[in-house]
Amino acid sequence: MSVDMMSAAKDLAVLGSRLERLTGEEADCCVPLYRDEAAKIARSPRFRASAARARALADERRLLAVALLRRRAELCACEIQAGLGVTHATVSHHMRILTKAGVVESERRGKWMYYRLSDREGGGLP
Amino acid sequence: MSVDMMSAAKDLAVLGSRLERLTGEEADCCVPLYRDEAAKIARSPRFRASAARARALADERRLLAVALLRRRAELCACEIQAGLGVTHATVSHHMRILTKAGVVESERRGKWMYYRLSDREGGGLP
DNA sequence: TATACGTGTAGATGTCTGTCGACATGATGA
DNA sequence: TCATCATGTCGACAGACATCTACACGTATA
Repeated sequence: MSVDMMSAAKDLAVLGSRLERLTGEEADCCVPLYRDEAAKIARSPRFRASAARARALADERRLLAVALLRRRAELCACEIQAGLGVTHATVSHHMRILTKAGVVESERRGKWMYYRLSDREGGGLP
Repeated sequence: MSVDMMSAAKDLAVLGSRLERLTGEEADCCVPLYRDEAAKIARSPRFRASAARARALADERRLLAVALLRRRAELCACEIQAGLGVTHATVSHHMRILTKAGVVESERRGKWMYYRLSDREGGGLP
C-alpha cells in the first residue's frame, strides 16, 4: 500500500468518526452511505444529461447564442458569428457543443447552416 | 492601423456583405444589428445572473452537491465531503462558488457549517 | 486557558477548454 | 469542370479552473 493510499485511508477514517459524532450513529463508517448515494445519482442518465447541458451552457458565448435563438427562432452560422464577435471556427466549435448537449438543432439548407433551439428547450434562461 | 486590425476590419466587411445577401437588405452593414442586440442581452442583469448560475452548475461535483442537497434539505461540509470524495479544501472551494452564485445558502452552527439550497432553487435539475 | 477539532484560505500545479489560423469539405454558379 | 463561398475540422497556444498540501481561524471541551 502506497503512502498516498495510507493517507487517503486515514483521512477516510477520520471523516467516518466525524460523521459518527455528527449523526450519533454507531455505524462502522458513515462515509459509504453518502458516497454510495452520490455515486448512484452520478450514474443516473438524468444526472448525466443535466451535467452535459449545464456544461454546455456554462460558457457565456454559448449562453448568448441560446439567448439570441430564443428571440429569432432560427439563425444561420454567420448571424451567430456577428452576434458573438468571434471567428467562424469558434462559432462552429460552440454550436457543436450545444448540439451534442441537445440544446440546439441544426439543419443545412444549401450553403447555409441554420440553428434553432431544441424542442424541449422551453424554459430556463433569458 | 495594425495588420490585425486591418484583418479584423476586412473580416467584418466580408461578414456584412454575407448578411446582406442573406437578408436581402441594403443596409451598410448588418453586423452591428446582431452585435448590438447581443451586447444588449449580455449586459442585462438577468443574463449575467443566469451566466453565473450556469457557470456554477457546470462542474459535475458541484452539480452532485446540489443533487444531494435536493434530497437532504441540509448537509454539513463533512457530509458533502463524503459524498464528493474530495478534500475538505475542495469542498469549501465548490460551496463558495455555489454560494456566490446564489444557488446555496450556508449557516454556521458551532463548529459545523451547514449548507442548503437557496429558496429560489425550486426546479431545474435532478 | 490550552488543546483538539471543523472549516476557510493561500499558493502551487496539472488539466481542461476557448480561441485562432490554416486547411478540408460540400454546395452553388459561370 | 473550375472558381467561389459558407462552414466544418485540425493543431497549437494561452488562460481558466479544479485539486491538493500547508497553514490560519474560530469554536468547543478538558
